[in-house]
Amino acid sequence: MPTRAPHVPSKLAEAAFELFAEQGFARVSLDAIASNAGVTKGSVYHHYSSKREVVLASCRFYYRKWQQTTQRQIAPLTDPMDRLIAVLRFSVKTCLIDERNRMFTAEIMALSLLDKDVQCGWAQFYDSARETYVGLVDAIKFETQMGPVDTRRAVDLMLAAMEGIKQRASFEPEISAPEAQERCIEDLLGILGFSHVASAHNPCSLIS
Amino acid sequence: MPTRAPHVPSKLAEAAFELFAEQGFARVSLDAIASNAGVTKGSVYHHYSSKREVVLASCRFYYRKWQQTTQRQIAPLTDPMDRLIAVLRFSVKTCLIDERNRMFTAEIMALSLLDKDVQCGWAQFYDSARETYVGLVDAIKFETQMGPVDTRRAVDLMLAAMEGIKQRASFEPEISAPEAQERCIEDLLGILGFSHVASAHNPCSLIS
DNA sequence: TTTATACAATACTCTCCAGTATGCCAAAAG
DNA sequence: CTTTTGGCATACTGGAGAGTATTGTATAAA
Repeated sequence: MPTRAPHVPSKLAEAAFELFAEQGFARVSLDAIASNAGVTKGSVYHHYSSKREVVLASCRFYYRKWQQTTQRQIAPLTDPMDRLIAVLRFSVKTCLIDERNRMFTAEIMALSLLDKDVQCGWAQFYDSARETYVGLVDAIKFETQMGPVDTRRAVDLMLAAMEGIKQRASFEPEISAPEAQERCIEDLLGILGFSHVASAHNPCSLIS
Repeated sequence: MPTRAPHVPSKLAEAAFELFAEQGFARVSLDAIASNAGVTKGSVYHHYSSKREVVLASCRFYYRKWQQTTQRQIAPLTDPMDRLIAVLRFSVKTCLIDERNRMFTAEIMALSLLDKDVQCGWAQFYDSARETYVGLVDAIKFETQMGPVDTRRAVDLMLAAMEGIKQRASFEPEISAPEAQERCIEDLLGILGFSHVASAHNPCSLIS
């Protein structure tokens, strides 16, 4: 059983992700992916049976990378609120700055309406992300006795807003400015029921 | 100047929208669009110079339709809060139920990262939608002296959450249930600073 | 009636790309 | 050392679809 090159499949998945995140699924050929991974199409079909399988592999690569990076943000921190804010800050920054990330998720959203496996993969990913946030918020609630009544519902709404903010960043680049990033974090904390830790200026606060 | 058929271009735009909203831009051929409009590809190229132009026309068709339908929701109502809730209810319902709407907007999002004209068109559409909501919220503020401090910011956040909810509906169909729709409306009203008009159970309310 | 023109259909080209068939080579098994 | 086998490259096929060239036809103007 000869094994020369180290893990061609994962190299292909990464190369595919990079290209997909720049041009979308339809515009990238398997030749381009193979070339970007330093191989040819022949070996792509040794590891994956179709382009669709390559797409699914690139999704799994993206999900794994996201989870790893997120865990790395949390790891060094112990205070629950610090941990939540660190993850939020990192997520918002990614949403607003990283155009490749926006492209890739937008493509997944479009494709998931036609492909049940893509849809299922994203659903699992979303689920794990939600549980991460629920854990962070519940930790704060336990410590401070403050927070949203229904944690899961608040997290869902916050994540929805974050996805929407990501979309807006695509066509209103001005919201990628650093101040705008902090405002986003305030807004998201507000949705989670932590408007007190953010600035006093908050769209949720009433006039009178 | 012979003018036989009534408005072939707009018929093409609508036919294109219908197919794009089912299969996405890339999977629909001009032959299919022409056939769906009752003509052939030859006349498509009489009215549009390329497939890209057809895509842009289908976007304009979608934007116009949305604005017309939204105005029709507001027209018969006079009370500001009723008007806001009517638009919200209609928008949420569309987001959660209408899979074609989700598909089309998802495709626009993906394409707008590669095509500046598509991006610009969506930006204008978003802008007009935002101004509609700002007008509705400001009317309520004027009448009741209650509402968000920064209307525009609150509306932006609310619209972001709505886009995110639309996305979630794609892979979590259970949130399309009628009760879930009402919860969504509550949540969005909460973001706009009108949590008092919604139910007392609200993820924004604090425990203590 | 004739001519010009806008509009539409048919038939074609040309390119791109997913998928396949085959051959080569290196390492492990015997 | 030979044979087998897994990993990868080269070369090819077939189909789909964007765009074009040509022809036909109905209407408006002259």
